[in-house]
Amino acid sequence: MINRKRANSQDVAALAGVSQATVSRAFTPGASISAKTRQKIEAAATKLDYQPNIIARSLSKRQSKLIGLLFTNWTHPKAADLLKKITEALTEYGYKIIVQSAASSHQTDDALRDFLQYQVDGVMVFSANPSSEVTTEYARARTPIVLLNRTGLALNTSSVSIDATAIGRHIATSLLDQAHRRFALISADPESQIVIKMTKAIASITAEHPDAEIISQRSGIEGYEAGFREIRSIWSNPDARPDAVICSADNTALGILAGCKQHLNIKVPEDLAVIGLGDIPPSGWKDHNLTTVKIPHDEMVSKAVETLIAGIEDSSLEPQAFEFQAQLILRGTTRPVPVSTESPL
Amino acid sequence: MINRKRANSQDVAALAGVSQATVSRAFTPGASISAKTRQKIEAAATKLDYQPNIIARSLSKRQSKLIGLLFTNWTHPKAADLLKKITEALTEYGYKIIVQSAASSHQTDDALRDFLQYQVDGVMVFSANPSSEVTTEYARARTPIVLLNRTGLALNTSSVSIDATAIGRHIATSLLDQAHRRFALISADPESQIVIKMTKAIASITAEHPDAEIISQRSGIEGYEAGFREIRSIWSNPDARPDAVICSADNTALGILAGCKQHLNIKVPEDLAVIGLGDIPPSGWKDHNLTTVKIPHDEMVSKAVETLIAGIEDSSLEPQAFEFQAQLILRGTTRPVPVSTESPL
DNA sequence: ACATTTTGTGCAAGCGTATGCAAACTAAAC
DNA sequence: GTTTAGTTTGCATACGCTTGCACAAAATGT
Repeated sequence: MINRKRANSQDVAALAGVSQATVSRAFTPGASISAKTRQKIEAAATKLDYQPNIIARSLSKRQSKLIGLLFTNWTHPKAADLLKKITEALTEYGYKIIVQSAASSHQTDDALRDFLQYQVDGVMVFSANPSSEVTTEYARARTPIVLLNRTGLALNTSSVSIDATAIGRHIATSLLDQAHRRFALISADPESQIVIKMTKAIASITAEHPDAEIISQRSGIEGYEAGFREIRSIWSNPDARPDAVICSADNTALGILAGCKQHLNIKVPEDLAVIGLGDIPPSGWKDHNLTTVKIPHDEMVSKAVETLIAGIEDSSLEPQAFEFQAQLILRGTTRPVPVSTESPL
Repeated sequence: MINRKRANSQDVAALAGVSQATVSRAFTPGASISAKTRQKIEAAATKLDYQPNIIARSLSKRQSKLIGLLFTNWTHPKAADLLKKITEALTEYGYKIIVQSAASSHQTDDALRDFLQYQVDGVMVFSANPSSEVTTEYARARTPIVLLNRTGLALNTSSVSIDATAIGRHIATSLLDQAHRRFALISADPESQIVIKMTKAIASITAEHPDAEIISQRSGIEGYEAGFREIRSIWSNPDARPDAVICSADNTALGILAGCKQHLNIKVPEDLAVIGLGDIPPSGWKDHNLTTVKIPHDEMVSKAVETLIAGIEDSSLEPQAFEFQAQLILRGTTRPVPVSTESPL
């Protein structure tokens, strides 16, 4: 018990009466070793509380079995779920995850370089865009990067996101079907490719429709409280009131809903439709019943992980961009769909 | 660009015309090196895109600058916040975090052993109790463990949690002050020390009070939906209806609230008081306005991190247990406090 | 019994860095 | 110009493991 130093393979070898190399083989899955000596070694190992030093193994094998996970958007309602899913999926494949948090894009790059120092076998980035300098460094090091929740812009990186154009068109046509015409768009980050694409898609639909239009567009609105405040400001100009608000997040939409009820006396969905994005649990709760968009996060994570692993195992693989279909969930905050046997799309 | 192999300190040394050792010193903060050669080396390093290999450094220095973070309770409403805070705080101290997820206690132990293989300098565990075998292994390896959100039971581990007894007493007396007498207790995990302690504290208060009692106690209830369903069952027996429900989580309390409104027509707080735990954002939203308990997560994380770092830097330090005071936030789901100039405590 | 193939094991050279020690150099003191 | 003290640098070894190669042992065939 006063035994300070951790036992290493030499100690085990000495105790088991074999060479150090043999001990190593005993702990290497498909290595050539007889059952008898393996047993001897295992006995010695448990007696000494020996566990292979993975740091040393990594150095020797030139692969760390470490994946860097860079997380920026911690306020994302599914942040914890995503992390869990990512962690568990990668663990399945025998990798460990080393996480970092980054706020600015500058930090993003630094964090990614840190990962490289730790000899990660691959990196997954959630909701951020690395600079092209860093991605080329990664390409040179033959270390794959997968971007989750970003569309495929960056060089040398794979990406997994939703098909923002499709869902944008879908939302717009659905609203038009329900006789909404004047759309307000509320988003958190105006730079987000997903927001940009959705906006474009919605605009392209309204352009085709004579009396429909996007009457206002606001960004930097994030969270319940912000939504609660914002709807007041939106409603303050009687000449430019929308009859539908499309939010880039459910939280915000729920805040808007509360604002409508609380101090504006706006009837939803009669006077105003509200659409969120993300389908967080409270949106489904009876007292909110928010129409929103369900994002197939689980499938996206699985795909991102698969892509990353594939890239690690075959370094000649070209980066790929994947887009998943999101699903519009019609609930109580948009006018009921006209009854019909066919769905519009 | 076709340059495959990552440059190492030898390559840099060759290019800069110095020895490998000198390159190493150039990248070691307070090492003895002249400004001139440092510059030469830095030039060579940037030319070769050299970054020190931290895996090799770890092996050589016998410390990995890695902290293991074991996460179990991903559904905790603050899970993402906690992770972020932990990650950032440890990064401040120059450590990187390697995360694992564990469901069962068996997995907990395995994960902790994995951490040991990765030569982590310390481990933080959120909402789980490692077995004493593992904690003694850690003690032997002189690797500190800090338990977050658990009270100090386990051997050889520090812990940081809330003072469950105090907040339990506080809730009970507050309810009594507001003329509530028949308490129902709802919890997710009946094994949780925090739940157990709170229950005991509440019981000790009701015991002192002639007409107060805990009339029911249910566990395994987790989340909004579960609360929504559970209140129905609680209310079904007219002889044993509580006039206050104390929940181990805000989510559940909000579900109960919705259940009261929706299909039971129970008036809150007149007929029934509802108290949550955790003070998640929706609890503060106007349409819920839940009385709950605010837990000082930020302070707790800071303390946990400090304790861990301290334990790493001074391995002779004895494990310590810390308890933080939680704060009862009286909102609309408990009867208004009788007006008085003094607060009861 | 011997030749031949098939394991099983040991030897030794890495993997990329840190660091104690001694040598070499520089600057200061006489 | 010599001695002395102080800085820099290089040499060599260590960290704990993997793995190609060669050799020994066992298994198979004749």
